[in-house]
Parts: sequence; structure tokens; C-alpha cells
Amino acid sequence: MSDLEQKTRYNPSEVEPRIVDRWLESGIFHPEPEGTAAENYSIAIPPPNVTGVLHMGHALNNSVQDCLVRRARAKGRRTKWIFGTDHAGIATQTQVERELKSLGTSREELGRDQFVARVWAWRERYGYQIVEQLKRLGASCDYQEERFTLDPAYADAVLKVFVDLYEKGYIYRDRYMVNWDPGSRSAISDLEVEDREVTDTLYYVDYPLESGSGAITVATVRPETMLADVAIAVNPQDERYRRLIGETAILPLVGRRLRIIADDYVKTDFGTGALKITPGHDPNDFEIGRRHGLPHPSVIGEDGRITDEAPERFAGMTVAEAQDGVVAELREQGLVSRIESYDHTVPFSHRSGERVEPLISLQWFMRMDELAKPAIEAVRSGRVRFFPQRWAKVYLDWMENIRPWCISRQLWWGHQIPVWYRDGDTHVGTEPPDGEGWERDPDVLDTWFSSALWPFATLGWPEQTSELKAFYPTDALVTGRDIIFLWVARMVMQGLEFMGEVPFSDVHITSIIQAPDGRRMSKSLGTGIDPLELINGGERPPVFETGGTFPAYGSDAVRWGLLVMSSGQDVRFSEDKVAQGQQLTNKLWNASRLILLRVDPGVRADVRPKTVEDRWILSRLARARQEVGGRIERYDFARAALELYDFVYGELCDWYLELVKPRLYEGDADTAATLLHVLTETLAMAHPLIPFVTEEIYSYIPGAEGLLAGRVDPGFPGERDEQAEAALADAITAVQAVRAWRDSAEVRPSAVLPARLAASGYTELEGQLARLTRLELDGSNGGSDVAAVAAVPVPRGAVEILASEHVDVGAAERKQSAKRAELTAEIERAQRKLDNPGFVHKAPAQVVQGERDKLAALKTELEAL
RNA sequence: GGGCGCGUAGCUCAGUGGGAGAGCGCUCGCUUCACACGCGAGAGGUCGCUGGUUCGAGCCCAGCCGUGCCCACCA
Repeated sequence: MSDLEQKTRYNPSEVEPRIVDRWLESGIFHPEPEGTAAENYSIAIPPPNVTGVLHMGHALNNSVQDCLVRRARAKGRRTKWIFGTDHAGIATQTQVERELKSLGTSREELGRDQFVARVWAWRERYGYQIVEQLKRLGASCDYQEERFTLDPAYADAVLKVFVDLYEKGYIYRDRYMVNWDPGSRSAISDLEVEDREVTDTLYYVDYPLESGSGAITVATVRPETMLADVAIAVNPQDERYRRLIGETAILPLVGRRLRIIADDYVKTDFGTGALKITPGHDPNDFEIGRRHGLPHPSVIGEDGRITDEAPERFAGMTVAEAQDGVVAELREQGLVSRIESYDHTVPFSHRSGERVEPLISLQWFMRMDELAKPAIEAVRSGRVRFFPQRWAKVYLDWMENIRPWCISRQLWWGHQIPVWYRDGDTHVGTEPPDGEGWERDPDVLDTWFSSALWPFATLGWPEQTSELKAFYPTDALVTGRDIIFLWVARMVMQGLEFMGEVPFSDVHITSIIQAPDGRRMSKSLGTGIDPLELINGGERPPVFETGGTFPAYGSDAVRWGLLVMSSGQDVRFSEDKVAQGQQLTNKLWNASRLILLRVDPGVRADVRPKTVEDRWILSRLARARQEVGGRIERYDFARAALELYDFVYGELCDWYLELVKPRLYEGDADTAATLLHVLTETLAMAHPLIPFVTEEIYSYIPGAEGLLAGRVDPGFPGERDEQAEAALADAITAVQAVRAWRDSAEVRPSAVLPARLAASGYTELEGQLARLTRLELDGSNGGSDVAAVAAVPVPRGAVEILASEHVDVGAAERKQSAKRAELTAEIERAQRKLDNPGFVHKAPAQVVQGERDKLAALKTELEAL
């Protein structure tokens, strides 16, 4: 134990990796699948992208989950944190394609099989990075049962779900307008589209009437799409155009005849009131086209270039080139009557960042309305609860207006759709059809389709495994609000559909941590902060104006800091909070050193209170244990973290350890036993929040067995002791009052002053009061004969300071008069309140009495001055 | 256009009906035998604005101002 002597600072870099190894070797993170889900506790991790790296969102999210999971273990529940990674279709494919490009090749050149093999190799190379990072963070996942969304068993589950839903009529294939992402050259779902504010040019274009009597003017921000116009629509009520309905206009540059049709969709007070209809390239026009039975030619291809359905001179151009070309020709012909700058929102691909091209395409869709019904009911009835609650409304609003989901993606990395075609025949099944000539659908499923099965597919479904019985449904889901629709909602729907039970009962939506300057944390913006740089030390990114490097804060500090930052609101990252966490670990370390270096190695932790301060700390510990544990269970991690900090600093270290030092130095066995008990229970209480330092200290506690991470809480936290709490509260107030007075009287800190205690109720604590304030209260300095030079008010009386060379009476007096004014004001306020009949009659008796007591106390204090 | 948040000490944030809080920063003082990543003592807030409800409002209600996010098919 001699090494403790040397280590005056806690060094997380040395300790934490060692502790991780001990945990992993112990096997305590892997529960055997026994019992039922109702008895056990489980959480399914939001699977990180297999080739991803840990970012701040992961760090927070997993700190939260680890806190819950460690708390559950301490309560003695069989606990499983279901672990694994996601194949992340687009993200992973994009990474590999980028590499191919740098090598001068492409996926097309490699061919599908080669390419997919290449992605698997990529996964082998980078897939363990994030796993190791989670271990470093201290996340106590069941790493022995790691899942991957492309594992053979998982893939079987995905295909089975597809086939089942197809057979139920929920999944169908349709030629429909989709969001085409030219970046990934795939369709994407509505949820993967983000609107961005863009300044475009609005062109007013004259379309000549066939009759030769003038023209009809339309406004458009996308003149290039006019090449696919099939009609012009006006509102049937619009007096300006009513006579033109049924007439024909001529599409400039193309020469196509466009019927002028009437549709209520068209706003009379917007643009020119005449709308060009391009069903192939605009979602609204597509709907209008359907209503009017119009064709929907396409002039923009999936490669983002103009097709040969357009006049030959435009074919092959990019969209931007085509726009320039079209506008130039229209200008030449004098058909652009006006242009103006126009701000509006435009869809962009969330993944590739490219402007989404609405295209008509043959895709697989999933009808969601039937599946949504029970999922809505599950939240309405409270079988699934959101924390904070307001997110339930967000979920419900979306669910109630749910639309079909485009589930096919034109990628190669993912679950290939289990559908085969031959001539006009279609085979849908988990196995390929018999016979020759069948061709499999080349598309893969949206990654979220497989993620939606995560809580049960990870446990062996569709087999009826003991894992499923033991751990489904899970207890909590912890995630960010950005994937409530993408993931949470879909898990609820699929869980209900295939397991007949919700996948989790609680959904905790975490805060989002922004960069210190308030911007979104993002790699591309340069605003990201790498959690591992905080843990291990590293260069401060440019978002920090201070520059320099992070000290190696350690995981505990980062975890504590993140938890205390995330009280439910979005919050700016604050390095100070991480530093505060580090100080907490160091404080706990040193408090433990004080105890462990002084207690006799033969002593064992036990509850053997001898004094009022012993009873006080036991009472405060009981309160803190209840508070910290309760806060964690209510998903109030910020408060749990602060409660812990306040107990360790404000009660254990500032007061109890100071009070108990003399007895500790004397080697009193009862004191040592009680101290060990308090320390052990403090460590246990703190462990879910700061697991490393607590585990490390625990290993030094005499008689402590096994790992703290595997220790089951003894349960009942103990009784509160009101009498001891009141006595110490007064003593603390008194000590602080005397210290403040000493400071104001400019008394040297080391000087011992003769004084007299003229207050009641301090018998048990008089000696401590004297020691902590450096007063001599034993009466040997003259007793009642000597005149007091000052009186320091304390609860129920005063401490009278006797004449001494150390006292600067003048300085003290100046301070005292300020204090007197303050007291007088407060007395007046309390008196006024009590003089108010409304208050006395209507306020609760307890409150009125409290005010009376306060007034009396204030008066006593003023008198003592 | 609709919805949900937020505006409290110089900074980052707690605080949901009864005497305004924390961390950091700042001031003063301490090499007190666990910790100078420490200890003790302080300074510093018309709780965005305006009304209302209440005996009592940072907290509840209404409006306004500022700010952020989500949803939504106005060319």
C-alpha cells in the first residue's frame, strides 16, 4: 500500500486502461440468459457505424447508458447491455468508394462481388476502432456477444421480415417520385432529406399560345425542367386565366403542345398564377399529373445529366449547364420577361450534401399506416414513455401523419432485396427460386430497415432463444432526438409487429452538445471535439480560442462532465465541466488516501458511530445515496452528478474528514471502521458515474472483495438522523461565521484567540468548533471577568471574542455595521410579511411558522451583534 | 405556415410558487502533516420586456422582443 503514499494526484491515464482489462477479464458484463425480461435489465446500444469513430454524441449517449446499466447491476439485476455495430450502408460504401477513387478505380470497375468483398475487408481493418474506444470510455457492454447488422443470422432475420411484410401486403413495388441523391446515386427516404435555404433566380418565361393571341407567363426557378413540361395549370377561379382553360400553349425550345388545365392546387396570389406542370421532376406536379392523367417524361437521368428525351443539343449536359443553355436560348427568343432573386428552401441529401433531384423511379416502398396504429397506441397508453416527456408529442405527430417509406437503395453494401425476376415473373422469398434465368433485384434495403429490428434480431430472433426470453423487451433506449423517426419509431412498429411487444419501455432523449461557440459540432465545420483527445490528452481544436492542449482528463472526468452538461437542453460544450469532473476524481482519490493510509489494515468497514458527526455523515450519506440513485433512475443525470459532487466536496471532505481527523490520527478503531464504511458506500454510489477511480480505490479497501463493478448494493441506505443533521448544520454555520469574522478582523490564520461561547446547544461540538476556528474556549483565559471586544452571532447565541493583540477591532467593526444593515433589512422584510393578514391567513401554517422562526432568529442575531 | 425549446452572476449552466445557486473567472488571505487539479473568506444578478393570476412569481397565464431546433408540396 506504500504506493498510495506517493500518488498525491490521481492519474487516470495509468489507472483506466488497467481497470478496463480487469473488467473485461472478469466476465461480469456478460450475463447468462436466464430468467425473464421482467426480472432482468437490458439496454440495446444504438449500434455505431462499424467503421465510425467515437464522437461527442457517442460519448454522452454511452456514458448515460453505462450509468443506467451499472446502477442496475448494483441493484442485483441480471443486466445485459446488448452490443454491436451497424453496417451503415451509404456511409460505409461512400468511405470505400472514396478510397477506390484515390486509387484511380471505382466500384463499377471492380464489379459488385469484388466491391462487397472490399467493403468487408475495410470493415476488418476499421471495424474494431469504435469498439476499443467504447471500452476505453468504460462502457460495460456485453462485448462477448457482439452483433453486426450483416451477420448471417441477422441478415436472415431481415429477409424474413421483408418477406413477411410483403406477404401481408405492406411492402410493394411502384414507379413513383422519389428523392434522388445524385451524390450516392440512390433514392433516399424523406427523412434523409434536409431543407436548406437557398437564393435562386426566379425566371418569368412566356409560353406563346397556339392561337397566336399572346402568351401565358409562368415563373420557375428551374427553367431546365421545362424541357419535360406537359401542361400549364391555373386555378379554376382565376379570372385572368379562366378563358384560357382548355387552350393550348407551345413549349418554347421544344415545340410540344401544352394543354392549359385547371387545378385548385395553383395559388392565384403567387407567382403569375400560372404553373408549368413537370410531373417527371416535381413532386407536386407529379400529383397534379396523376389527377389529370398526364404523361411524365423525364429529361434528367439518375446520373444527374440531361437525357435524350430532351432536344439533342441539351442531352448529356449537367443540370447546371442545361439551365444556362435553356436560359440563353429563351433570352435570344425574347421569352424571358423578367427575372428576380428568390429565397426559398431546397432539398439536399443529408448524406452526400448534394441537391436532391426529384425523379420518378421504380422502387420498393413500405406502407406504414397499419403498423403505425399500435405504435401510436403504445405511446399514448404509456407502455412506451419518453424522457423528457415532450418528445412523445414529436413522435406522435409524425406517426399520425406517416407516409410510405421508400426502402430500396441503389447501393451494393447492405441487405440485398430478396426478390428475383424472370420475364414477367416475380419471386419474393428468403430463398432463391428454383430454375434457370432468375435475376435478383440489385438493390439493397435502407439501413434503417435492418436497424429497426435491432432489439430482437440481436437476441436471435426468429429463433425462440433464451436470450430473447431473458432480455426482450429491453428496459430503456437512449438516443438523440435526430433519430426519433428514423429509428425509434420504426423499432416500436417492428417490435410490436414481430414480437407482439414494445421493444423498450423508456426512451431517454439526450441533450445535444454543441461546440463551445454554439455551432453544431461537426467534423466538416471544424467544430468537432474528439472525446478521446479529452480522455488521453491532445491538441485543442480551433473552436477553442485558448489553443494549447487538453490535459489527459480521463474517462471519468469526461463522463462526469458530459453528464453534468446534459440536463435536457441543448448545451454548449464546456471544458470547465470536464475539469470539474477531474477535480472530483482527484478529490475522491485524496480523501481515500487520507483514510486508507491511516486506518489499521486489520480494520473492516462497519457502522460504529461514536459522535454526533458520525451520525451526521451517515445520515447525509443515506440521503445522498437515495438522491443519486433516484436521479439516475429518473434519467436526471446532471442532478445525480451534482449531488455526488456536493456530497463529496461539501459534506464528506469539507466537514466530516476535517472533523474526524484527530480521532483518525489517534488510530481509533471504531472511527476507522465507520470511515471505511462511509468510503465504501460513497464509492458504490459514485461508481455508475465515475467507474474507474471508484474501482481503483475500491481495490485498496481492506477486506474488499472482487470488483466494485460487480458488487451488489446492500440495499437499504440507512435512516436519516434529524437531530444530528440539525446540530451539524448549526455548528457549520457557527464555524463559518467565526471564520468570516476573523477574516474581517484581519486576524492571522494561525493565531489562536481567547473566546467565550455564549450560545446554547453546542455541548457535543464545542471542542470541534474551537478547533476549526482556532479559538480557545476552555475558560482558562479569564472567563466571564474579561470584557469581550467583539461578539460573533451564531445560531442560538454568540461567540464572544476576548481582547487580544491579534484583533483589529476597527476593521471588524466596519464589517459588522454592514452586516447589521443587512440584518435590519431582512428583519423588516420578514416583519412586513408577517404583518400582511393575507399571508398569515392564506399561506400554509408551516410556511407562516417558518417565517416566524426566521424572524426570531434574525432578531437574536442582530442583538448578538 | 405549424410545432417544440431557450433567454438567471463576466462565461457555461442549475433552479417549476415561499429568504437568488454551482463550476470557471475575479478579489483578499493561507506552503494548516489527504489533495496548491488544494484550503479559508469575499465581491458580483432590476432572473429578456410588459401586463395578469396569487397573501406571495425566476417559477403559473397572456402578449411582445431576441434566439435555436423540428415538421410542412406554394412555382
